[in-house]
Amino acid sequence: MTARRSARGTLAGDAEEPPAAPVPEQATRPLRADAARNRQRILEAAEEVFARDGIAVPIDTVAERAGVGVGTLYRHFPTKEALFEAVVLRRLDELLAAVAEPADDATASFFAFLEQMGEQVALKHDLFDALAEAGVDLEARCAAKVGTLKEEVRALHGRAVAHGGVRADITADEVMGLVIGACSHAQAPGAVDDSTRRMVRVVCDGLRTDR
Amino acid sequence: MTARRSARGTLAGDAEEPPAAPVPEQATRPLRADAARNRQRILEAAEEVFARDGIAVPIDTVAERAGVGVGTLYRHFPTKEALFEAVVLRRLDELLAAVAEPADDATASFFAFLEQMGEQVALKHDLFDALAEAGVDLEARCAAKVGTLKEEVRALHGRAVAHGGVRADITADEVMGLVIGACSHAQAPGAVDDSTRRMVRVVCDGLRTDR
DNA sequence: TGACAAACGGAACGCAGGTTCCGTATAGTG
DNA sequence: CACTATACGGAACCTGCGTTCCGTTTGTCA
Repeated sequence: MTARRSARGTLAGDAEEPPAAPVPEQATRPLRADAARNRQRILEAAEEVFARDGIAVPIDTVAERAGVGVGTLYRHFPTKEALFEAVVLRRLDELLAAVAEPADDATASFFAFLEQMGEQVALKHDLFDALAEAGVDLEARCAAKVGTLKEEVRALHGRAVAHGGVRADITADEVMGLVIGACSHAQAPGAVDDSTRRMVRVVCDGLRTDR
Repeated sequence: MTARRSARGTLAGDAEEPPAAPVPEQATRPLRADAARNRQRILEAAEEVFARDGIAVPIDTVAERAGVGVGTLYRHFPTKEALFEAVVLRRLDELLAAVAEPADDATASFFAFLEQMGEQVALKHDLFDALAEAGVDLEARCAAKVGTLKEEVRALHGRAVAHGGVRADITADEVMGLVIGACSHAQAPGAVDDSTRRMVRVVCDGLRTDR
């Protein structure tokens, strides 16, 4: 069940890898073996469960899925939001990586990214929640990263407009809102359904100047 | 702010038989004057409050706004959902009326309706919730009316496609989903913001064959 | 292997929100 | 004006869920 996650190879089970730990912490002593294992399991379970049900899912579901008690979960993540953040930050990083992917021209880059974003948002309900700000106020670090993403989209959009392929009478925020909105009804598990894909395509077509 | 997607009616109690009391109001004895007045106040308050906050708003908020106690509210409406239904059914009727409004041709009718729908959905968060099925299972009568609406949109869309102004490679459900999705981020109180209107316009443009 | 800090699990707590209960108030009537 | 069915208000109750607490288990190290 934890399959699709490994596609990125980004973390797997080694030491701390988030670029720069949250706080400039002084000499974190290494986790005990069982603790490290559980932490990993919790993260994997959270990724699955949050993707399927969004942030609304009860924390117990994550704990159960991970095969640990809630107490253990809270030992590793001080709040539900902290766990959510841990999951979503990674998702946002993946999206940000997609921004940089090369394409034929500015317009193509723009639409390629939007499609990618649609896929991810449709597939990961937590990402939807984070971007739609449906959950309460997301943690500062999350908000910051969302801000970065918005900035990138703004740039991407700006370039595509300059290139002449995309209408200018709309903001980058609105573009994101449209794509996210089109994914509102997406089913989470498994692959992205055709319906959602079609809806994103309509949005993209609405953004084109040519066509 | 508002929970939107995660909105979840709390239906406590059991999962008993649907009494299916299709009791067509038979000679209900007239309400006492104060009761009638309160019922009216509750409905008005609910319309306001649900429009602003969607179904996620606590029932106490409605009661307070109406200037009655919760007990009174429950005397008039057996559950929160029942009250919600009472409000939304009226909204749905208004939308259905808009379907019939005359326009130049099938294509124009279609887009005029979508715009109208966008306005209403953006303005009334309860309508959004009902159409996005964010709250759990909406009452049967609500679901039925939503079904009728979908049917009408299907017809409208079919005619517009036949008329040649609208692309055919999308279903009426998806069209509705797109408009609703575009309104996801709308602020409730006051008038529809330009941003939302722009987003709906992009969706409509994406649906056009010409342009 | 024994000792102990670290980690575990899950019962218990607190709060929020829907729903019920019941003592009190009042409209309507004779 | 008295009487009663109707209606009222809001405290109390119940459930779901996030979080905390604490007695028990276990990894690690000497």
